[in-house]
Amino acid sequence: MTTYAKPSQQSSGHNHSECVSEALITAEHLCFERGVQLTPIRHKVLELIWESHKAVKAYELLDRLKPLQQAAKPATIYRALDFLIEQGLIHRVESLNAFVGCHCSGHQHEQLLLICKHCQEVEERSAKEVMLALSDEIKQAGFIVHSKAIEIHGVCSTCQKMPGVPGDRE
Amino acid sequence: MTTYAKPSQQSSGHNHSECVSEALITAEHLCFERGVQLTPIRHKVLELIWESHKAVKAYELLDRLKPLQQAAKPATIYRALDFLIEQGLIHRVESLNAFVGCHCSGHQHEQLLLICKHCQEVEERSAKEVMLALSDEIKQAGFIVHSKAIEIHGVCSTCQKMPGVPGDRE
DNA sequence: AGATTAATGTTATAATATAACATTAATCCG
DNA sequence: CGGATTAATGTTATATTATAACATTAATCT
Ligand SMILES: [Zn+2]
Ligand SMILES: [Zn+2]
Ligand SMILES: [Zn+2]
Ligand SMILES: [Zn+2]
Repeated sequence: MTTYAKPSQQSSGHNHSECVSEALITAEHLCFERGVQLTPIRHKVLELIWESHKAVKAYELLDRLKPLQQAAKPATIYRALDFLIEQGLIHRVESLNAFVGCHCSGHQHEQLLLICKHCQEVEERSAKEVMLALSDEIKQAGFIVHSKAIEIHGVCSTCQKMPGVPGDRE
Repeated sequence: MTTYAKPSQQSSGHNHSECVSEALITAEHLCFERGVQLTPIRHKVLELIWESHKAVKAYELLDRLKPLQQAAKPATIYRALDFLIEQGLIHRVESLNAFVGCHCSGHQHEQLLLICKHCQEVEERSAKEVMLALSDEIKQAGFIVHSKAIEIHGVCSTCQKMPGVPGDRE
């Protein structure tokens, strides 16, 4: 039995289908305004990433795309991912070699990712104070920033409440 | 003493051979105190990582280790790396799939890495203010931390001064 | 010495990612 | 419109990064 068909809808108790359709509509909008093409493949990949709030792997996406796109190959996925990242529609989670939908779908914004090792969900936070302190630190170092990755691994508040899921390392 | 490769000694103008021998002595000390074995292979891999302040790839290390360790295979390197990371003697740079020597060689400390795309050198900073703000943000999110990765890509102050190396994206 | 654990050797393969070139589709411009 | 140009996708091959599984050797313990 395929288990990835219906990913957990638990995500902090919100209505995820609304959450997804919002993300897709926003993406369509942004791409239109920017005069870039959210082609069917790119759109589908974005939709697949948004199936849950978990970080998803490139080859997992490939497996899911294949039934819908006969010709799908690694390059198909990686090109779509490149595009989506460029447009700020998804984030690459460096510490997982995986990808996650971006909530604040604009261009090139700061990001703090809270990654749960229990449920694999990724929460994105703007973390203004952190970013401020960070800018300061970087300025002090005389460094010119191109991109930032702030990735925190641990156990999310939801999973902490579940029985048999201690917050400490196993 | 082996001295092939001759990696760039530029690193912020410091005496890097002293820098390395210090790191190695500290490592030997720590391992002894902890009752863990800094075996010849592990020691050599650590030394190879410390050849420069650049992040170095696993298979690059493998290539450099082979002449000295006939039997070296991927597993040889990855096991040594696992050990060194566990002991807090090196950091894994998630966004590069690479490894870099740790200055503040203790156990499991916070880290902010400034990664230069021009010279590939990685500067580690304790960034107290950032870490404080970060702890706060994480607490607010009700998240339990296991590990943090803060990786900033850009151009270091040294490279900014060099001709033909603009700070902006190429 | 014999048992136990830790480290390394060895072979194979999994998982992630890109290069290079061919083909098709979209857009531009006269 | 029709040819030129650019953008997107198809296709094949391969590079890069990482782990699994089991055998052997070395270190440590009693
Ligand atoms: Zn949602
Ligand atoms: Zn969770
Ligand atoms: Zn140095
Ligand atoms: Zn530099």
